[in-house]
Amino acid sequence: MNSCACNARFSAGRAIEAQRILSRRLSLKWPGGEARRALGLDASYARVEGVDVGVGAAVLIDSSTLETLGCSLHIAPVCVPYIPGLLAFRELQVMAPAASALAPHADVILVDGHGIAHPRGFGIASHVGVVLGKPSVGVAKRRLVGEIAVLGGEKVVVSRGAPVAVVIDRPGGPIYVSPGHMIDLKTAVYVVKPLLKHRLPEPTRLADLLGRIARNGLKRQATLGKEWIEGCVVRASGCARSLALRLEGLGFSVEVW
DNA sequence: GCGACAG
DNA sequence: ATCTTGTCGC
Repeated sequence: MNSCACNARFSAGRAIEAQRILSRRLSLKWPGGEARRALGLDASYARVEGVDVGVGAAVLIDSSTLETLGCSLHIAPVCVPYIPGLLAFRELQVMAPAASALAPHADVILVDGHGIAHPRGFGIASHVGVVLGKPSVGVAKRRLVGEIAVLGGEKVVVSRGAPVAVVIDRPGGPIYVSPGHMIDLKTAVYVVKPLLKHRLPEPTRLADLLGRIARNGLKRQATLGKEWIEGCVVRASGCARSLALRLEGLGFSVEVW
């Protein structure tokens, strides 16, 4: 049974068309300067009283010290299904609101999923980059398109005759790094490497952790109060200087600085 | 028609 | 992504 809180139903055809249109705004040119602050984005889900609830999480990290500078959560019902190639339409429902407040302070955005290593060259990382007007990088744990090849001693993913992602072997498994928006493959790898402490880069890893902790709280019917949110953030990254909470329709989001 | 298929 | 028991290893 597919319980959905929306009125309109999702159209894969229109979504694909939207990707084709949005992809015309794609740029693979790095604006220049250093990537001092990186924002990591991730989404997790839970079934609450029959409805799919999405938890979007964002964590802003200082690239040189790996210190957490800020966090944000957005929780809301999600009715868009997951379809390979159309991931962004599901995750962006909660990811974009969670990212909005912190994105202006980030030099680059890291997203859980692919960038141009996608059937239409427009994965979720590219989508996020174009929508937020920021440089973005996709960091995925599994391959979606293309074949593995070795170029100059470097393991890459080749799709449509071009290298679209670099494969970095990590303890626990490989990660696929691909340009999202306003960045090239080489720079994307250059930006991600200093952030690697565990299998996934810190921004994305902590966003995943933060979102998972919040989701577990939802499942326990926890009180969605200030202390609860603060607990999530403290447990995920150890940071909680100040906190702002605002209600948005059925869902809500919080920001911690 | 058959296999592949981010999270 | 999420569900889900026991099990292997530090």
